[in-house]
Amino acid sequence: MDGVQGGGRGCNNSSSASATIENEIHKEAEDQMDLRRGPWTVEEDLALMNYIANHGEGRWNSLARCAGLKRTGKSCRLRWLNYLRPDVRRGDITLEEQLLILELHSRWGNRWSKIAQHLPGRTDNEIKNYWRTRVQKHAKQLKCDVNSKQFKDTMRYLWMPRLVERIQAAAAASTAATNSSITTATAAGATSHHFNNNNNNNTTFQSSSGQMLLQPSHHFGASSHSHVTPSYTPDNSSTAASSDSFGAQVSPVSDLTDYYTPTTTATTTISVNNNPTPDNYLVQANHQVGSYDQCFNPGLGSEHFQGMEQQYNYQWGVDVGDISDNLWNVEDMWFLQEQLSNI
DNA sequence: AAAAGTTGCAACCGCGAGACT
DNA sequence: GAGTCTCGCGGTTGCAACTTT
Repeated sequence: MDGVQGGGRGCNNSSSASATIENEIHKEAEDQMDLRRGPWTVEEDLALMNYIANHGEGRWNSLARCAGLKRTGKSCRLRWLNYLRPDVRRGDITLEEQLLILELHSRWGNRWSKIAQHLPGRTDNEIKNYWRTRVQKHAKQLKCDVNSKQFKDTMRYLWMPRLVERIQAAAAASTAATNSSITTATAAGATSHHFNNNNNNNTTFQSSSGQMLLQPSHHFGASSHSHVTPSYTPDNSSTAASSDSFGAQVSPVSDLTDYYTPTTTATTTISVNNNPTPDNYLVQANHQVGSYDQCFNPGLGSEHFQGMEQQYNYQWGVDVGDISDNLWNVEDMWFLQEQLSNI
């Protein structure tokens, strides 16, 4: 998966030249074979899925031919990995995922596939798109380069701590609301606290008229014509404050419009199931959720964040609380820490 | 209501690495 | 060892959907 490691790109000019010639030859061949490009149709998706179900994936060029698809192997692979694969997650990037993306990007930069490895079900393409559309947008709003120290500091000392706070707040609210039922379920050993609520066999769509529709997990039927529409119906609401595209609930506290108040004693105890099964994403019993300081910057105090925020409000003339997305929904802090501890 | 502008994301492209012949 | 094939990565583009004017 990690094919390009360490300065691989651009270090071999001779092979680069031959690769370019090869690609052009390949392209001509593609044109002669009348290969299709552009959006996939339902029929193509079905053909690809059926073929892979029967023969497995890999050898994409021959797979494309054998499946009767007038597509390049590359195109088939991409379609499968980014869209048709059963374990692909769809829907909004959760708070925990956002935090993880920010943290991992600060470590590894644009190593999207490597970052994606730590976000189960998310594709490198999706993470890349998230970064470009959301994070880079924020950098633009702050009128600074996404790679600048100012922006990186803003992320690390303002947005990420705030994300942690919101995760804590949501976890606390969720715990309070469901404490009794969780206790019952824990006794039965049956509470599966999934961080993903979009990956069920049946997925709820919201039609343009607001009608809720049940769809199989693989996205067909969202459109009556043969052209495949995007995998989910975008939420009509521009604020998207109440639900994501699959009807998953988005916390009303997810908007970072509240003014940041440093948390010095924010330690939330989540009392839920402790299931050793790795497949189940269960919040660990009595898991202590610390502040962002404790997670990533044990040496920094909350006064540091406060100073940072004041500095940026002054320097950029922007309330950092207003520049964040309002599309975030809320899951478990445990997921994040679990992921980071495995890295 | 319509035109113009913006956004989000699926898909494509070029390239490099490794496997295979 | 050289040539070819396949895979996978990161960057970019095209366009539908959405928002603003």
